[in-house]
Amino acid sequence: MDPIITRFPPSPTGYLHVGGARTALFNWLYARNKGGKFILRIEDTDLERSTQESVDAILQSLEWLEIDWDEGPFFQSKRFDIYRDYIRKLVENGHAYYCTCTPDEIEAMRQKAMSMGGKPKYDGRCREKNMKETPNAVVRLKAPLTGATVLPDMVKGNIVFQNTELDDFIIMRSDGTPTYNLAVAIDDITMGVNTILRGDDHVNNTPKQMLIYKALNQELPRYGHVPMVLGSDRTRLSKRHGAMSVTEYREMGYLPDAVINYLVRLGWSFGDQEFFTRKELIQKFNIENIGRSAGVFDVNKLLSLNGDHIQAADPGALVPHLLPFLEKQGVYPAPKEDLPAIIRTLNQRSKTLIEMAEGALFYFKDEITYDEKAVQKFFSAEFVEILRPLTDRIEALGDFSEKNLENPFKEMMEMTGVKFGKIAQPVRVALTGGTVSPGIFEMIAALGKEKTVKRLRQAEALMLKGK
RNA sequence: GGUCCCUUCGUCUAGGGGUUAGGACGCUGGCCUCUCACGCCGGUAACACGGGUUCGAAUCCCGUAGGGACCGCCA
Repeated sequence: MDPIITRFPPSPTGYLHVGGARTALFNWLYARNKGGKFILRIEDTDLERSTQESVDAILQSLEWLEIDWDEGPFFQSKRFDIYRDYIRKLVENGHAYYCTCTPDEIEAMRQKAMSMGGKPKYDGRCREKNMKETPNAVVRLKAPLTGATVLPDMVKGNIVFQNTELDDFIIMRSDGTPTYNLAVAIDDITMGVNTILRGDDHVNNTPKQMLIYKALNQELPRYGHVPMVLGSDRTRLSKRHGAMSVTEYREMGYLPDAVINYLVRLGWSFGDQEFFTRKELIQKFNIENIGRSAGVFDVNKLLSLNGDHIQAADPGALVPHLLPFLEKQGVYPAPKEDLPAIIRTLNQRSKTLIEMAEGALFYFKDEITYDEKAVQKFFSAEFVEILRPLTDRIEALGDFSEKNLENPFKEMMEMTGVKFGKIAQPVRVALTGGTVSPGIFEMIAALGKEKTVKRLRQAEALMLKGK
């Protein structure tokens, strides 16, 4: 078989939402899995609603998700000449015709048909008039009046449409621009696209596009219509269901790998496996395992998966992802800071990068802010008897490794008979200002001797002062 | 309303004639423990309904109900 060529054709009328991202992902994964090509095409034939900002937003989102394209982005608005050629061809070979009916007349037609219990269709009154091109005329495709169009769908199986359900739909508007169905078909034909994975909201459009292929005597692409992503109330995903745009998930501290893992797994499965690396996704993705029913977007599961990806990621690789969130908190780590070491203390306890950044703040702050209650509870003058010698021992340590840091604590426990917990908690408050943090030893190792000793001494002073 | 699609725990799903109907998220009991987490062990909870076919149906067929998508000179 010829190399697989897929595409993603967003229309730039807004940001990239998660449903669109999933469609892009399916096409991209399939192309990558098959060693084929993935094309990006911007469907901006609606000059009114298309904006450059949307184009930029969509491109940025795809780049963030690390979905790369082999060709494009192509813009339909720059291809009007091509469409016009094909439209002319269709008129010449008798598969399309000019129609001068006005929108008002069409509307009246629909009303009448509806009131008589029929379908709101164009009645074909210009169909056999053989009109020449005139200003303000539209072009309609001459759809077959009988028979059926069968869509052999890779996901849903054969879907049969009676041709009597179809009408002579418009392929060129009165202003000379092509309509969606025409532009899509012509683009896919001229770009060699042979595999189309898209939302099943397009199912009813497909016979129209197939008719265009047929009128042009072109080989059909293979279609696969994937079920929709729904909101928690099982209706089409929309703003009231919460965050929809890919960008929002980036800002909320999600990892692109987690987002693609979640999105693909919503509607596709590979046995019981839930966690997939990007590489695995490419290796394992197939069309057979795409589900048939619509899925509800569940942020909770995404969140859980994000935690899994944070945990599984190499700490060094996480640094560039984390940095923006630290900066948002006003922290600009010095080059000498060992970020991977710090991340290692936090990746087991962070579901998002925001959480991780918040959890990391204490490492960088020059002035630690103490939690009032924690100080009340754990800082006492008596504790200085333990804290001072402990600090001395920590300061004297040559090997500041996690393992070696256990020794000063052990010694203090042996000397005083005080349980570990009673020592660790005040130290934790002294070092972080609060009662929640990574494990004592890993935290101290990541903090470094200088900051550790400084903070312990400062706490000591506070304890002596009577808080 | 018409056309098309869909229906396994609350959610995502595995399974597809004989299973104690499996996993994950959530919720929950416990263990681990220096806090919070992680981790581990356990629990909760599903084949929409009705008819067939069959020795046997969640699985195949037909209905019903429910849900969704689309019916533009939007994409």
